[in-house]
Amino acid sequence: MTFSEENYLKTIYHLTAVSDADISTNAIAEKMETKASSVTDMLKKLSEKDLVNYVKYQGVSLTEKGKLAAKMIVRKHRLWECFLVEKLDFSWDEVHEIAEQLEHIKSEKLINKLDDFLGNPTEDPHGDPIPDANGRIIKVEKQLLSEFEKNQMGICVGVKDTSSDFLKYLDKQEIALGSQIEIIEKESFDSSFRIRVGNKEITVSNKIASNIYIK
Amino acid sequence: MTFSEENYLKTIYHLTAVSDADISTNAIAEKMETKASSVTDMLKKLSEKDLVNYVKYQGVSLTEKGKLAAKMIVRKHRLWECFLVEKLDFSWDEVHEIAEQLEHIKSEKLINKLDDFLGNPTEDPHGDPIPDANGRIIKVEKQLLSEFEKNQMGICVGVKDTSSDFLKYLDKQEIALGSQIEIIEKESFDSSFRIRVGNKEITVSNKIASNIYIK
DNA sequence: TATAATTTTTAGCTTTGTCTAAATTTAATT
DNA sequence: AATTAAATTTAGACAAAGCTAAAAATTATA
Ligand SMILES: [Mn+2]
Ligand SMILES: [Mn+2]
Ligand SMILES: [Mn+2]
Ligand SMILES: [Mn+2]
Repeated sequence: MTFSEENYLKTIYHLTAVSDADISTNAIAEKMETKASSVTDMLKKLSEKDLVNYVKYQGVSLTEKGKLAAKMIVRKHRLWECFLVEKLDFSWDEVHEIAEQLEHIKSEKLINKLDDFLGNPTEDPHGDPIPDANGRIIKVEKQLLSEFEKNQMGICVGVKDTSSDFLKYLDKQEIALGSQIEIIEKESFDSSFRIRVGNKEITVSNKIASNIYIK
Repeated sequence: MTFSEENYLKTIYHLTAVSDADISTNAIAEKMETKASSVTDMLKKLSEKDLVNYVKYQGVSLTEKGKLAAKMIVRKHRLWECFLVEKLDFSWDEVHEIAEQLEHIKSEKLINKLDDFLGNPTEDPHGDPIPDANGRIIKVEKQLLSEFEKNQMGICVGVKDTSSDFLKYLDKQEIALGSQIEIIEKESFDSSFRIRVGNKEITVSNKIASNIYIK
């Protein structure tokens, strides 16, 4: 499997996680910052290899084979992110780009040894679950901070937006995985939140609150 | 720089280490298991980018820029090999193939952090020197076992042939980096050697002896 | 339901890196 | 020096993955 094929599978996998229905050509093109015509070409190829169910004009979904392949790429991506943060001391906003490269390294033995070396983590530095060697995922139920009400409390267990900009913002506000967050006030006018993180009180917009997972 | 360009530079670098003179198109083709015509095409491109000095029909050499680029790839290759052996417990005959992939990961920060994580090793699992971040190499003088005479002694510090087959043979004979080797007898008829490794006496052919470095 | 807008696919072109076969240059031998 | 052999380059083709522009299908709207 080429890097490109792997990237398409991964994108379809991620899009499936949110929408459930068949994925459109345009949705893939947008996410991958490529053109719809390029996507069509690739979908034909992936379909030929039985990695996706593709019907002209009707969108695409992963076959079981394609789904497992996608999970293995996600597994590698997230394990490498753990390695970078826990062993090499990278911060969580620096690792995604490098993991985008490392996820394409081909060696089952390598990834399984890496998994052991890291102590078989179940989540990556952004709180996303790591599929095991068989593709199994332990799902942790988590809610967005934006869905919380006044006086509720929880622990930050993940982020929805994993962009470097957003993660750096969280660093600045001293919000990290494990941080305890308490909703002090919810402003009805703009749905912003007044929250306590540790011993500090800060105000975050609804957009921010919609990208932090709490449990 | 593409993977392919990097592989060509690396190959020219390695061929230069043994021959000194300009490298021929065919020599590159043979080492890379590709065709001479493909090599010619690539040499033109690398020349265009000032990575090699190339004169039609006259062979090729690395420019300073090309040499540094090649060294950085070798640095990555050998550091990853260290990682695989020392941290992930791979044996020295398994790591080359995986390092061939990992050497193309692009991130200076990553490789320098990896270097630190490993304790800034100066040699890889096969006894080959690791260039530092500036491309500097600490050369250790070493001789081939085949050049030794009766009653001489030394420590195994490297191997010339790093093929999996040869390394497995050495494992079987319990010869590893650091092993003390003593020449008991040199057979003049076939230039084979009777040697002592640890407390065992074994006979090795001249071909074997010509691939083990001693100091 | 007919028309317009949007989405998707097709057709044709480009770049990268490879190949084979033919032409050219260099090296080796009479 | 002329001829043969070997090495190297050129010419032309191909597959992968991308693009633009045009055609076709689907969906939305009047
Ligand atoms: Mn990531
Ligand atoms: Mn992540
Ligand atoms: Mn190697
Ligand atoms: Mn090595």
